[in-house]
Amino acid sequence: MTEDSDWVERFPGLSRLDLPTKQLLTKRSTIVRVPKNTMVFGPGKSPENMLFLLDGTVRVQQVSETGHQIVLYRIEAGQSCVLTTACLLAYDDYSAEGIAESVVKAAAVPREVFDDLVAGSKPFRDFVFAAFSKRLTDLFLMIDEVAFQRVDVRLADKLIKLSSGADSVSTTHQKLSVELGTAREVISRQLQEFQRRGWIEQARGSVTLKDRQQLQTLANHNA
Amino acid sequence: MTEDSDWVERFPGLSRLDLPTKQLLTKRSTIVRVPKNTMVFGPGKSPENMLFLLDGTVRVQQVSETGHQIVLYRIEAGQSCVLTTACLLAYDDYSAEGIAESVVKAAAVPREVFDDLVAGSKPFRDFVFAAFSKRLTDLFLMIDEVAFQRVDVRLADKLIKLSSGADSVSTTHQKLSVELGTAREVISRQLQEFQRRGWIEQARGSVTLKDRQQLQTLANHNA
DNA sequence: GATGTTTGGTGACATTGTCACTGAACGGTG
DNA sequence: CACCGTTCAGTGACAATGTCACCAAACATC
Repeated sequence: MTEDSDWVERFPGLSRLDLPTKQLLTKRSTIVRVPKNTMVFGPGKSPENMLFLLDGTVRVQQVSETGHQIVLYRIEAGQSCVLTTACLLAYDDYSAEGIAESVVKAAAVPREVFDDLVAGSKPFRDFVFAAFSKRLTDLFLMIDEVAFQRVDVRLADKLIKLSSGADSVSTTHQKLSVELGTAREVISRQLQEFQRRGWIEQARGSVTLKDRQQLQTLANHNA
Repeated sequence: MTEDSDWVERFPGLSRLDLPTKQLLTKRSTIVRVPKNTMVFGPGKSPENMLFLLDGTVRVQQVSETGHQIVLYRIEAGQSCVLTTACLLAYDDYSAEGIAESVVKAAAVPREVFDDLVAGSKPFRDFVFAAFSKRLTDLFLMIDEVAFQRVDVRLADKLIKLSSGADSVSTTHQKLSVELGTAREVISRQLQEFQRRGWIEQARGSVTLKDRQQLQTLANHNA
């Protein structure tokens, strides 16, 4: 692990900044550590600062008025909470919350500093707008998936993504149902079918991928 | 209709700008008119300019790889295409398109001018970020609806919204199905049920609202 | 009137969501 | 270890929605 003081260099989108801007960011930010399963932001918890994630991931999910839950997206290391933060600050009738999925290390930048940077640095503007754009297009894709994609296809895709190349995924049927915005029973049935086909093995609280190729083929069934 | 040259004043979010900024916007923008049913932006059609809508509405919808369609949102007079534009410029694998639903009059602002404004004017930054935030929260709500809300509730809501207070809505079952991202047959069945209850009357290409109160009650069924 | 297109209706069936349960697996505790 | 409460998963019946293959009426055009 490198020094935290040069965190700006580790952001692909921020490396283009000119030196004074980098120094401003470094000087005016503080490194914070957030324990696992902490709510980073959420109803009644508007953060004072914009976070730039150095380590760990933040899961952004929504609790519907009907009590249902769905995972909207994740903020990974190298990305910032800016848009989510800004968004939630502006409209307090939101229902989304951000939860640290692991220990999270982040650089906290005060809002005034953020505003100054947007005003003063074109590369920083580009970074912010690129992040916004990516988030919007991702949400477009997500709407498309939720509305039109079959559950088995989405589940296969999610299993592969969550595995990150590992052999097994530590999760429950309940958690998987929240990932896809469906019901636990649906996940149970689909996983049974996958198991029947020999694509996975199940244990309490974990799914082992036995045939990643077949899962991938199903996940690619876009048409 | 007032003079087009003072369009900035007619934007609630832009009225706070200082005089030089307003003058810059006015001077460096051109008023454009777009015929009904024109594609304002879309695959292979990245606009050169940021549009600020003075009149009319732009419908933003998505064509899925499966051939399904869904309306994402509308840009009304007083709002700007900025985010959609920026978003689609950045990621060309998008599938969203913007279509003028009526004759649209808009102020076109070149990208460089837009960037200068963001850099130089705090009120303008606030306008832009507020627009982004609103869009994101709206998309969050939409995901929630698509994933968890019943079709009858969503249809009742959509009929009321599309009516804009008028007695009837000129649309087809097919178009309504795209609004909700469902199938035409589903719309046909739901409308039949509404008609059976005396809430609406149907004619080819139009739906007449007979009992707005009942529809509203159903639409409010959030839990 | 003949023809083609758009719009809407219908039945059969597949998929997904909901509800009310059941029991197994796990983590305590005495 | 036995006991107990909690979490996790399985099941069947049924409702809601999506898909498919049609059909028929309304409309536009010639």
